[in-house]
Formats: sequence, C-alpha cells, structure tokens
Amino acid sequence: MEKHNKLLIIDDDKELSHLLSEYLSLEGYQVSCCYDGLSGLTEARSNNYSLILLDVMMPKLTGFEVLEALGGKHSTPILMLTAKGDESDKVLGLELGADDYLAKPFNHHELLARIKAILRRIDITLNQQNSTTSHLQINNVSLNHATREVHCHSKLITLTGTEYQILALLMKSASSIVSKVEISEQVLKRKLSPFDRSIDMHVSNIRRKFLPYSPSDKLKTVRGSGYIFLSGES
Amino acid sequence: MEKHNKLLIIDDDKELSHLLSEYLSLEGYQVSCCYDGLSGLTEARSNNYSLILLDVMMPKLTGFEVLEALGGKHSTPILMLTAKGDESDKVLGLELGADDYLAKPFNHHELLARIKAILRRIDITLNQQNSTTSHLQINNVSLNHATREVHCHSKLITLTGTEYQILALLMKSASSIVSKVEISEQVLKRKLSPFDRSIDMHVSNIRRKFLPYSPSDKLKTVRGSGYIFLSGES
DNA sequence: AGGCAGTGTAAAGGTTATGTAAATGTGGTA
DNA sequence: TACCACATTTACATAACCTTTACACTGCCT
Repeated sequence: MEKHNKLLIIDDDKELSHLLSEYLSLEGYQVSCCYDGLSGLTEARSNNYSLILLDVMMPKLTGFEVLEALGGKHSTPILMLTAKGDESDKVLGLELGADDYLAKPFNHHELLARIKAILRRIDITLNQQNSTTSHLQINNVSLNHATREVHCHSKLITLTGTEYQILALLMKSASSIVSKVEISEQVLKRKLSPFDRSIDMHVSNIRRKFLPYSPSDKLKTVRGSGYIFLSGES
Repeated sequence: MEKHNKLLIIDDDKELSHLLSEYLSLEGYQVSCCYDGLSGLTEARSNNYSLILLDVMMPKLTGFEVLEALGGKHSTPILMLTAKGDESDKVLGLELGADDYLAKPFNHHELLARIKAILRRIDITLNQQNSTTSHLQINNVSLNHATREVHCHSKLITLTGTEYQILALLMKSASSIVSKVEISEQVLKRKLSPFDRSIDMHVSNIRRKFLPYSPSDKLKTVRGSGYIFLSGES
C-alpha cells in the first residue's frame, strides 16, 4: 500500500498556507498550495492527493462551491478549515461532502491529529476489506465465503448452497455439537419436524463429496444430539 | 452492500444517552447503549456496529482506556463525545484511534453531520477501491471506462450501457459473488422484485457476445446467490 | 437376543432458479 | 409518424437442487 502523504491546501491566505505547509512538511507530508477556489478545484479533481485542506472564504470560488463542484462522493477526503465557526456552516460543509471541519484559529496539533485520523481510517477500511474475505480453515478444509468455494487438501469441492451453509455452521462451531434443530433453524429456516430427514441427506451428501479427498470422516454423528465437525485429525 | 445504521453509545449519562438514542433513531439509526466503559468495551469488540459514540468520563473504564484497549486500528469508527473540550485531550483521543472528537455541549445537527461524514467516507473508500481505475483488465478481458469499450483477446465487443455496467461491477468484484440484489440496486437503480428476470437476460446477452472470442464462460452462476466473474482461466 | 428409535443413503419426486428466444414496452430521433 | 436501440417481460425448457420415501443398518435399552 502506498503511503498517504500528499496534501493539497486550498486557501487564499498565503501566509497561513505557508506556515501550514512548513509545519506539515516537517511532519513528513508533501504539500501543494492553491490560492483560489478555481485552481484548487482543478487540482482537487486530479485525484492526486491523499487529503485536501479547504478554506471557505476565497476569491472566484468559495470552499462550499468547490465542495459542490466536486460532488458529495469525491474520492479525496476534505478537511474544511475556516474562519467561520458558525454551527450551521459546519453542518453545511459536512453535508456537502467534507470529512471534517475545523474552525480558525485552530491548534496545529489538533489539525495534524485530525488529518492523521482521516487517513488512518481510510487505511483501516482498505486493509479490512481485504481480510474481510473471511477464510475459515480447519485442518485441511478451507471455506471461502466470498466465492462460496470449499477446498480440501487444495482440491476444489463443489457444494450446493445448503450444503455449504451446513458445513460452514459446523465448522464455525467446530469441536462442539450442533443439533439438528439448530441446523434446521439457521440453515433451512424452518422448525425441525419429527420425520424430517433433509439434514441427514445433506450431511450424507457432504460426506460423499469429501470422500475422495479425505480418509477420515470430518463430520461425526452424535447420536441423539446432532453433528460435530472434528478438528484434530488429518 | 449492507446499510450502515447500527450505532453504539457508550456513556454513563443515561439521560443524554436516551436523548441521543431517540434523536438518532428518528434519523434512521438503530441505537444501543452501554453505561460504563467495561460493558462498552465488550460490545465494541463484537464488531457489530457501524460507529461508536464514546464518552470519556465514565466509571470502571474511561473512554481513553477503552480506546487503548481496542487498539489503534479497530475496525469500528469511534466518535468521542466529551465534556472536556481541552485541546490536548482532543489530540490525545484522536491519536489513540478516535476518528472524531466533539466537545459537549454539542449541537445535535453537527453530531449527526459528523456521524454521516464518517460513514460516508467509509462507503466511498470501499466502493472506490477499484472503480477509480479507468482501465480494468482481468485475464483477457479489458474495460476502458472512459470510452466504455470492452475488449476480449484484443477484439472489440459492443455492449449496451446496462450490460457494460453489469460486467464492470462483476469485474470490479472479481473473485467474490455479487448478488442480484446488489446488481439491481447498483446498476438498474431499483429494488429487485421477486420475478424480475432482467438481470438474467443481461447476463445471458453478455455471455452470448463473448462466446465467439472466449471458450470458457467468464460469468459463473452461483445458484441462489448471484454471479461471479471468474479470474483464473484462459 | 429382541425391540426400537436414530441414522445412512439410494432413488424418486417435486420445487425453484436459471437460460434464452421471442414478444412487448419505452424513450429518443429523424 | 415510423424507426431504432435498448430494456423489460413473457413463456417455456432445463438444470440444479431440496425433500421425501424406502429400506438397510447401528447403537442402545431391557
């Protein structure tokens, strides 16, 4: 993952921009400045920055107008930085798509902390998405929830939706018994009626599909209680 | 993509919690409350919430201690909400992993706007992941977002707008199942009604157009779940 | 041992989701 | 208006799947 360190400051107050620029550079950021809304908008659209610091009161185009022009779902996060501490302005800015809103004069430590917080959240979100692809692996059996694929000893096993859900449930509760009542309610979404053999059939089918790849039966029957996924054998 | 609407309030001030809870419920959020840091921490760890509102001054465990216990990279975003408006406290909270920091007493419109801003940024980050790239290529299929052209083995394939969007969505989410509900909402911009066969038709048409150029079917049906773009074959 | 309830599983039956051709609807354009 | 491109609906065939049935078997009880 590339590092987030390119910042864009859009503010007509050159003195403040330079101060900020200097401070943030020392903190390891690469800072560019625009001194009016119009050129700021163009730069912002380049999608070349990790975060934008945006002032409201500016010639040509106000910060709010820049926000609107970018549309509410712009990919670069925006921290508004303005002299007007008015509550309604804050709400307006945030609703127009800003990610944060800091009133001037501000503490530069707080600004830095807020910049870091926004960028950190993006990193966490991105990382999390990749690991969200929940892999459930026990011994030589692995489930991929995103693709609904099951592998045993790296061989693909094709299960139906119901079979997959039952296996997933048993693996999730590995080493503890799962009753047929539970399976019926959670997977089949119905009460278990006295002579319903569906679950037995599904379990039987799962076992058959695993047979060529696995010597030992992974799904153990607990007579009168339910089934259990065995974790502790090959 | 599921909706972000579960909030957790961790605050020992029951009156405020209830007020907030009521207000946020009206705004469409599903709100839970914890009245001390310890139970709050447990709930927070459940990973069951879209966002957490966290107070600092609490019995048993302070908000800062909760933050530290969660670790700086917790997946659930946290908005700190506290009576102490001290600058250094803000910085501390943000550095410990909070995403935002609002001092009591606060304007409830601002709170709502800040909640929305955080959740919106997460949505944007997730959606954006691949769609930013104007050129998407997987195996021998390539999309050019700018011209909306599709090539397979360098041969131009002409798709209609809807077909293109469906293919793009499937490719963007390559290697994970995309449900018909998602396709309907994101491409057709409407809820999927029970006997709507439009998506099947579009997929069928896409397949037909690819047929002359590609031996293997790239769009796999996952019965009962949706479709998935296969990446890993010729 | 005998009986019985629970289980394994092959086969049959029924149900639902999907593939696709064709008909129909729709919005834009000349 | 007629036409075109496209989206949607209809209709039917098919495949995938789930459930039921039937019978054999197992473990457990007396």
